[in-house]
Amino acid sequence: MPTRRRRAGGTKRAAVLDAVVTVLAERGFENTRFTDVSLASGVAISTLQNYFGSREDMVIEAMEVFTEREVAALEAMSAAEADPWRRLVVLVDRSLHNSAATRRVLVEFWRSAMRDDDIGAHSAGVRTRYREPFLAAVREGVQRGDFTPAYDADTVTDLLLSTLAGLTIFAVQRGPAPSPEGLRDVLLAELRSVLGGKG
Amino acid sequence: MPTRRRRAGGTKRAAVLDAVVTVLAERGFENTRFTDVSLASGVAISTLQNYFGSREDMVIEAMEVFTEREVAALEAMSAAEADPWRRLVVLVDRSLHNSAATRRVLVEFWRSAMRDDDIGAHSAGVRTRYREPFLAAVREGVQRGDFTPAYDADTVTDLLLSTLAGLTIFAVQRGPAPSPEGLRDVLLAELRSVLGGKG
Amino acid sequence: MPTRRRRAGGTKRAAVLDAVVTVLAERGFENTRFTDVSLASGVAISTLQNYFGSREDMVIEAMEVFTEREVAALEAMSAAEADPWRRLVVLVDRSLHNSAATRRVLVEFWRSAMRDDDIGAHSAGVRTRYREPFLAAVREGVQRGDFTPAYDADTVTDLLLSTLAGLTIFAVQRGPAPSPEGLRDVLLAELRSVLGGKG
Amino acid sequence: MPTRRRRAGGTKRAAVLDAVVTVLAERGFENTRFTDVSLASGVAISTLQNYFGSREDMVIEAMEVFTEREVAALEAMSAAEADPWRRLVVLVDRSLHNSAATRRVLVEFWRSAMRDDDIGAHSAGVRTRYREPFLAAVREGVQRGDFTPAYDADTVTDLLLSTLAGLTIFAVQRGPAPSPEGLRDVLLAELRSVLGGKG
DNA sequence: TATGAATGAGGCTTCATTCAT
DNA sequence: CATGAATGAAGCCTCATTCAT
Repeated sequence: MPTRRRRAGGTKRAAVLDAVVTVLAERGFENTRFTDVSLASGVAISTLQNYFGSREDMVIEAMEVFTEREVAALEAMSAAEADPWRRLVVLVDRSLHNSAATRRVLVEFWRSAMRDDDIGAHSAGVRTRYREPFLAAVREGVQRGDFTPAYDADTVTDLLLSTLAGLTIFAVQRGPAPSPEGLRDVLLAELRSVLGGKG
Repeated sequence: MPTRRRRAGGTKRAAVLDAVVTVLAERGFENTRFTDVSLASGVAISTLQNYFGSREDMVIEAMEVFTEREVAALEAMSAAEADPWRRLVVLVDRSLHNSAATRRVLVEFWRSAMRDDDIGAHSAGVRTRYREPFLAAVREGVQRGDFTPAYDADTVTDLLLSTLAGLTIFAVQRGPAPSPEGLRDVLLAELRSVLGGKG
Repeated sequence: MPTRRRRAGGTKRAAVLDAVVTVLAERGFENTRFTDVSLASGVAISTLQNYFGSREDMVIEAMEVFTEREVAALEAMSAAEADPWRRLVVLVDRSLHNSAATRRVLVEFWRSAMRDDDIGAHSAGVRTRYREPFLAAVREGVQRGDFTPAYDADTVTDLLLSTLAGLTIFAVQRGPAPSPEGLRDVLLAELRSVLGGKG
Repeated sequence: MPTRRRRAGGTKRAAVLDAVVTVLAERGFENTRFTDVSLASGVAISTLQNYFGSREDMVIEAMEVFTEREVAALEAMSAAEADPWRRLVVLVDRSLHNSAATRRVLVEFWRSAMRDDDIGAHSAGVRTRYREPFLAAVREGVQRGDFTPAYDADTVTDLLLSTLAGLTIFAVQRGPAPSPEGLRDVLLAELRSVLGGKG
């Protein structure tokens, strides 16, 4: 019995994974059924099983692909801006303007990583790499003398990422809740203040 | 058609709800089965159905009871400290030192409120009341002249709560992640700096 | 274990049985639950069980009481009219003008008598007694010389009762169906013709 | 939400529907369980669910198929006899000689059509089409001059069908009851008399 | 007698999964 | 590779029922 068959399926595989992500955003981890993905992708259920082996593996792989893509996008974005502070602003803005679907998938991801071993393991790596561009920007700014934070770069980065995660959580709530975009100014001001240096 | 039967059952009801919360923390919303709660509480499955009507209603009610209790505790705690700044510190510390189970339930709660209509509606009220003690402390400090924030009280409060929520998210992740307690100092320092005033 | 406890319950028993009949007309044999009768009668479920022992016994007793009442009414009506032909007309008219609820219960009764042993046994007696007034009228008319049927009284009576039963069946159908009242004239004319004699 | 999935399943579907009818005749609408049909047909319960969606839909479809078949047989039989009167006799005889199982299903059908919306709607159509061959024979006989009834063709037909339905009801009762076959002569004589004309 | 609490039995239903084509 | 047919596992849920008061 193949533990996880990852390489079945041809070109449609990527498209199917997108469909899984869509369903995942809508219905959540446990409620993403083969039927839903079959409907969303136009691919027969048995074919999905050929691709992914089991339902869980399918959803998990979709989460992994999704988060990998997010990380890659962040890295690309990071590489495009030389100035540390402006780079941080760009990275923060990307997070603040995530689509509703993206936010929902992120919440699913955090919540599933708390329970599932596989996702949890993958999540640790993703977290590290997601954190990296932020951390690098802070460090670079310090090195350059742009920032003179009272706390070390790791701490500052963690605090920033926590706030961004919390804003994501609130953004998906129903009813009145602080919008990430609405808190942009104060968030950046505070960040700048924590980083110290010329502002 | 029984919409939602909330008041069936006798003295064991409260104890059962605690058991539900325990299972919920362990297994999550969708995986909290009647069997689990029956085992955890020593009450027959049919009794659970008699109490709550359906599995979902059972879990939802447990979430509601849990969050109500959290809010009530926060309010009590808030009433016990007169000084606005020290009150904020106490409130923040409470959040930072939540038990693992509490954090897991909170994550479940945020995630379920994003999907379920009933939980979502309840969640809106809870959010407002949970926010209230923080907001009141900020406002009171401003009124007293202790705080002179550059941003209005709502904004500052939302930012603080976002960070706390994000820290909760990270605290339940597997693998290396920033610990809420570890970020206490920088968080408080930053909060103090945003609030301005004598520090 | 008491096979069937028939004599529990006080004055409310009769009222409860009426409620059972009402529910029976609405929901049918298998779907007449304790809950329904409890709601319809304002009596607790456990009380119903005290009265009747089991659900089935409750419904069966209600059917028996109902059919007994029907037979008794028929007999009373029969006794009130001396002339055989006019008596037949009265009896036929009673059947043709049954209420919708009565018709539904009758259909339930016929259908249940086809399946359930107890109801079946009771039904045989009811059928005989229900038939009696019709049969007696026919026989009396023959004796008097009012009727000169080509077929014996039993046969004529059975044919008449079959037609009345069939009309009842159609009367409870949804959509277009012959109404018993609408067929009164032809039915009586035909009956008269079968009976022969002065008309 | 799958409203009613009618066309799932392969070649065994028709055979399964026959099994459902058999169980239905034995146990009745509400007591026709998946288990029974599974046993009677040799098909797994989940397969039944795959075919029909739900228990009720399964039984309803079986009823529909059964009644359609009855109607079709009647129509075929009607087409095979040119003479109106002989055609009526053939049609009546068919009804009078129905098998016990057929009669039981018919009673179930009439009774269910009284309660269930879907069956009720279907039943209306069936009733019309079942009536059609009888009605046509009467009309044709009138046109030809074979019949000279004092009542219009619809009325006469309805009366005849009522009697046949009533006989079916009585035929399935336990204990002494008029047998349809035993009433054949008087029924036909009466019918002939109502139709008038050369006899 | 009348009732509410608690429970067991039995059926339906959803889903993932296996298998043959 | 892709699919549809058939199936097994596992949970929910409705009910009648038992028991203590």
